[in-house]
Amino acid sequence: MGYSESTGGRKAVFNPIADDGNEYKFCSTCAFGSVCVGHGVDKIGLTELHCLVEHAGPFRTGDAIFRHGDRFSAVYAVRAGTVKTSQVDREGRELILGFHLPGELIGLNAIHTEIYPCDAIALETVEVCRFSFPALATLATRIPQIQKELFRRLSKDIGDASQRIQESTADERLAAFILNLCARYEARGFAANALRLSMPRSDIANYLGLAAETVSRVLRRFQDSGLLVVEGREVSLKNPAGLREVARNILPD
Amino acid sequence: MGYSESTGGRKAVFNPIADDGNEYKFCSTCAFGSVCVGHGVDKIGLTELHCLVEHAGPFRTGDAIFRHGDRFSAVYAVRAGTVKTSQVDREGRELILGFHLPGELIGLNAIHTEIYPCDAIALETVEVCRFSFPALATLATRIPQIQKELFRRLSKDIGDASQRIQESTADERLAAFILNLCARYEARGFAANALRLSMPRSDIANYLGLAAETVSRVLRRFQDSGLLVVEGREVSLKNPAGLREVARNILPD
DNA sequence: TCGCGCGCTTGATCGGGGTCAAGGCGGGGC
DNA sequence: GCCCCGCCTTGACCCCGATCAAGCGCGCGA
Repeated sequence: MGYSESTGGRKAVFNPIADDGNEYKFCSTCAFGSVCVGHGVDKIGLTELHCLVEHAGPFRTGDAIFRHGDRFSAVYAVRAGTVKTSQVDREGRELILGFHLPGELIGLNAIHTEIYPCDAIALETVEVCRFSFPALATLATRIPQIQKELFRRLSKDIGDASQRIQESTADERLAAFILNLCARYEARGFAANALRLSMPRSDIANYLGLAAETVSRVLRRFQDSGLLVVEGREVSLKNPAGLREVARNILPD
Repeated sequence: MGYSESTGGRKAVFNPIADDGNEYKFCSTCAFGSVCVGHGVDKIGLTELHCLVEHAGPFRTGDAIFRHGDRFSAVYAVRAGTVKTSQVDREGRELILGFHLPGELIGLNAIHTEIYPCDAIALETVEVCRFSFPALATLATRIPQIQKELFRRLSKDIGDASQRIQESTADERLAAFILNLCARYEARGFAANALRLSMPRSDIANYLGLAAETVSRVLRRFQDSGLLVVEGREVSLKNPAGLREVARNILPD
């Protein structure tokens, strides 16, 4: 069980994951990992959910999946590739809000204003599932698990967003960033302790509130102290525990 | 119409607010401002919503409404006073996540883990409404407006959280913080251009990622340049446009 | 093949704001 | 009244990381 799929040049293996006793599985059709469990499709209305889905793509590097100011009409699940979401302030500077890996949902926070609050840009070749939102919301009122999953994802995003504020030093921020990316890849069946930084250094810097030069320097320092090895955009962790120690300023437990 | 109520020493006047053509009103029973509209109670099930509510308090300064690690069982709406939410990292340092004014909802982000991820502490005498959460979620599946309002509030929190990251200089952060607080007070019927900082400088500093000394210095600089007047914890804006100019690094429109 | 440009790295300098330290101010308890 | 303690302010110093600048390597189009 578990099948593999090519994802932006990497091999992704989506295995069933057991963590709380249930048999979870990444659903390649709807990308609703923890809703689309092995409980049987009809029980939680996945047939209906799957009917809502349109597959879209591929988007090429730099293409927009949606743009700030577009009327909110759908949420998207990333199926392959990496997407960044960003805003442009009135001086024209870009502010990156997040990077989104396969299996993650984007656009959900637009419910707030009915307008997408940011751009979603492909960082490499990207495929997505599109969920028409009014239909998804209606489905959520009928299927509590889907409502709960939407709540859960929204509240998780809050945690992620507020977590970013606290890392103070450049080392802490970058260590936390790498560990976070790594954990998200791993949760989706990618090899542990190795990851691809699909975004340029300048995007990482922007996201972390640092200068690109600092990102470069810190990565070099991490490599010199044996924490990891950098080869262009590929990173392999040599001492994850040490890295975790550097990033220790993170959330309790 | 519009009634007044004493709120931690200030007079709050809750007037009906008309902004999108509907007659909105702050509902003093359920605190669900934009759900509890003048559309008539039965239409959106507010009788049921009101049945879920327990009033609680008063909490005294320093009291906890809930604590990190408590099992998630309810969300709370602040009715009077100011609440801060914070986490404690493993080195024992406090990290403040937000300040919550009357009419705002806290605890909703606990859905994510079923455990409150933070402490909620009264900064002055505080009263709250308590909504048993399983019941509220069930109600949300039956009443789409309530589901939508919960989505809306969650996604708004994301916006607020990610907004905090971007202000870079101390001046920008503090200006944005003051304008934000002021707008939230004003939206609830308090006098415009005046606000009370119910939290100590050290809490503001913590929240903004600054030192308390810096908060002090920047406030003084703002006062010296005629932007506002500080008297202890009371602040009155003298030049809101100028302050907005200082904080211009905020979201597009 | 060469040249160009972009992304990345490394070095040198500078400034915003943290930290340490020393008062002021005000309120509550006795 | 007094003192005490917590909050706030102001000053002096210094460090982290931004900025400026230069050079490197690689991919791509002509």
